[in-house]
Amino acid sequence: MQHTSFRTMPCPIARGLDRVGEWWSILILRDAFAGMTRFDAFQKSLGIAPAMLTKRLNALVENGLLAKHRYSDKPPRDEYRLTPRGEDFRPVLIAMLAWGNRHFTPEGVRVQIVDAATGEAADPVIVDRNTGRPIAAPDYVLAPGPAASDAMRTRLAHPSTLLEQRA
Amino acid sequence: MQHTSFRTMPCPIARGLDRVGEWWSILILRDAFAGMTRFDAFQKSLGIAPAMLTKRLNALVENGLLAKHRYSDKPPRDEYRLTPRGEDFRPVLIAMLAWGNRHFTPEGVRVQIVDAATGEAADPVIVDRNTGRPIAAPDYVLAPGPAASDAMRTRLAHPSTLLEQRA
DNA sequence: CAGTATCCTGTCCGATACTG
DNA sequence: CAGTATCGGACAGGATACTG
Repeated sequence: MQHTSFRTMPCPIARGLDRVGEWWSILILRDAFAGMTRFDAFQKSLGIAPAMLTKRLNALVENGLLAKHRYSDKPPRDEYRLTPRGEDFRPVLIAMLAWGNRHFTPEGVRVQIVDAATGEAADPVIVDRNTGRPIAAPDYVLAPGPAASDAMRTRLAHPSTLLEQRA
Repeated sequence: MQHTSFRTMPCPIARGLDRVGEWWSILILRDAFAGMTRFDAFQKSLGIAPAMLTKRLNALVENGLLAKHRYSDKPPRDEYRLTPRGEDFRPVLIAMLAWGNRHFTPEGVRVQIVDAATGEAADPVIVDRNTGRPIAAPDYVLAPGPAASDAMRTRLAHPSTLLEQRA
């Protein structure tokens, strides 16, 4: 196998990664958020080989991030639209964009998020909806959830002695 | 080439992806955030082949997300610690975790972020630091930044007609 | 416009064995 | 404990050509 499947791992990050971990997937989603729906538009935008685009698009559909919508019957034509699950991926993209802008744009910011009303550049921060406080160490920590296994509990309790991730 | 290099693309998401896009990189960072620093701990936690771990670790070091710190001279021993740039990746991880928990944990939440003070589960949202409002469509949109090329400007102005991503 | 069909290469990754 | 050394397989991805 090329890489071990992350689908069955207990970690939600690993499970998510399993759906969008290929190089192109996230870039396709980015374009989808920018309003693209057509095969041709994706293909030209990304400079990706058509066969590979078909594969990635189908994977995204199978994983429930995109859905095909027929917009013409003769000839049969489908477009790819974000599903609610795909839409819900937006925060990840925003966080990635902000991180990329902070660290990898020496020539200055080329793409940013702006307040649609004012045109002002947004400064994305991740906060706890309950308290409004930024989720940063050491105020917030990882902890076992309701469905955590015992192994996961002890692992999160003693991160430095982690031994069996797969347990 | 296996995949086109994203390093020189104008998009900050692509540039970031170029640094953390391999399957294992993000999982290594996750463990680093959980407090891991040692080769052996990563290796056992991830079940990754040692040679591959070396590669991924070195790549993260080269890209400035991790730094080696010598903690023993005889024998020479290094540990891997998050740099500021690596620390700054945390919001992306949190967003991924939240998304994964919302969509791929049918058995219930196993890992979550909690308020360290109260133990209460956090509900991560991405907001604009300036206004405090959640960054969601259609309130916030992508827009060209100060250093945007003309091509990028027209592209963001007419997303549906995107033609030359690489311009 | 929206793909399918082929062929090919690079490398990600696993498995295993070995070292200071 | 922290890696290095090899081997081999699977597949992501590129390039190109072709179709309704």
